[in-house]
Amino acid sequence: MATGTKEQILDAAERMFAENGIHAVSLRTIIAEAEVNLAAVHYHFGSKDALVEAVFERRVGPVNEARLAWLDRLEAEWDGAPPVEEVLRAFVTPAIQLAMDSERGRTFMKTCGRFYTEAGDHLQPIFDRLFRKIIERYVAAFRKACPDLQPAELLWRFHFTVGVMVHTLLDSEKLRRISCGACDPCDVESVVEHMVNFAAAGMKTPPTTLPHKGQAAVEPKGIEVGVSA
Amino acid sequence: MATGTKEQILDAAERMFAENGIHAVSLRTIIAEAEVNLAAVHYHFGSKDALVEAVFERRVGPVNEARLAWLDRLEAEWDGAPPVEEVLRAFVTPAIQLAMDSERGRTFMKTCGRFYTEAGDHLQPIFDRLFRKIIERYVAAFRKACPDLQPAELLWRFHFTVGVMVHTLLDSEKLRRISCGACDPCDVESVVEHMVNFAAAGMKTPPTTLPHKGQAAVEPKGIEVGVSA
DNA sequence: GTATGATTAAAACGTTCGTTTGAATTATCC
DNA sequence: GGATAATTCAAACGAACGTTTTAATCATAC
Repeated sequence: MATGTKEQILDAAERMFAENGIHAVSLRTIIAEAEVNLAAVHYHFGSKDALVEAVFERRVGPVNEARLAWLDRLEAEWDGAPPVEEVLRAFVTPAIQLAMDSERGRTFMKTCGRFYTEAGDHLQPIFDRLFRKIIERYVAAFRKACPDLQPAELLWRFHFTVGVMVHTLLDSEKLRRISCGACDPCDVESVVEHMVNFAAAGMKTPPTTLPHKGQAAVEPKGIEVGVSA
Repeated sequence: MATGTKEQILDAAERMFAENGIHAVSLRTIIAEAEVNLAAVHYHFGSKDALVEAVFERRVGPVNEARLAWLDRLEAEWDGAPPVEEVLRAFVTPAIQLAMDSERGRTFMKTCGRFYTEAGDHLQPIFDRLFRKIIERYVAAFRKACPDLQPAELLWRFHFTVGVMVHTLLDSEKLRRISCGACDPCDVESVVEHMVNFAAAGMKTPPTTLPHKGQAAVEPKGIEVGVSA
């Protein structure tokens, strides 16, 4: 590995970001890990922000392309409406695979989680640009797979599914510790199947009923807008 | 609001942490927001790390106490083995309630998510100390509610449930944007019921079957080729 | 009113940050 | 082999960081 300076910097940054978060890692820490000169960062990337963006885009691009290609295959195979389990598998597997495949992928996925939570100001547009198509395509696929679900509830469940995945990518080492090794977050197939099983059940469960308790139950603020369609 | 300097600092820090992350916020930003003197931070808290810890503990304590008290009530009511929906409701409601109740609670929950993801080095012990009892009690309750589930699979599903909750607490504004307002993350009861419904279905779904244990159902390199499953 | 302790204010501490500079080094092509 | 570009290097830049210090202010009891 580490054929060129640029890749050395990317690798080191990815590693350090995963361990300590983005804002907590300085360029000097990175160049020490990469064993390159400080100015090389600005020579190759221009700024720290640009480096952060480059670290992110290097890996998330292929993952999302794999997701889209997989969904294409599914829709061809299932005549445009694959079942929810298949859609879920297509959605989570590329990320989990990259996350667990190698040490490098594992550390990157933690970095990816950092982006997702630390991205406040300038990272948000990048994030949106890279994920908009994924969201559009997969929400549409879930809609076809769960036609009886109202749009708002489907979005909630998609949101929950993303939460399951992000949390698994970001923090499964904690699970290994809690389970004393019984749960192996590096067993890709096992993780995927557990996730798909869990999320598919959540996706397919009957619509949520809001109990009208004594308190103000359902305030229809905003719900009407998107649901009527 | 803002009766004393100490509370002003805590409030401002909570607000800024939620918006920008912990490491990204400087004390000078906080004291500017709080409209107090820089030295007041060290006078009242001793250091930035101590301030971070104080911000965290001020709110997470009551939430976890409410969780435990709720679970106590449930176990008394259901003869020691409340159903999974009730356990889930007890687990998520205090946090969601705090998160959505007020603007202050909402920002804090984002801060809480920051802690959860940014906590790398010195915050981890604090986090463990505050959450160990919660984990023990609730895992035990879930075990009783889902007696047919193998321990490892139950922990996976608990892990997924935490993911659903954390992601909802941390990032539901994104859902509101995606849904064009159809999903209102501030409607506590609605959020809770959607979450409980989703997670309960995942908890109660039949055990996960691993299709071909030992041989790869998902081809190792198969991001491009992984259709054969 | 004055003394005492608690709190706030302003200024500076040394350190580290991201960035820039200009020379030294290495690779590339004629 | 020398000219030219690409890359690396050591050093320094100004700014911002967390922290400390010292004096000023405030409240309260005598």
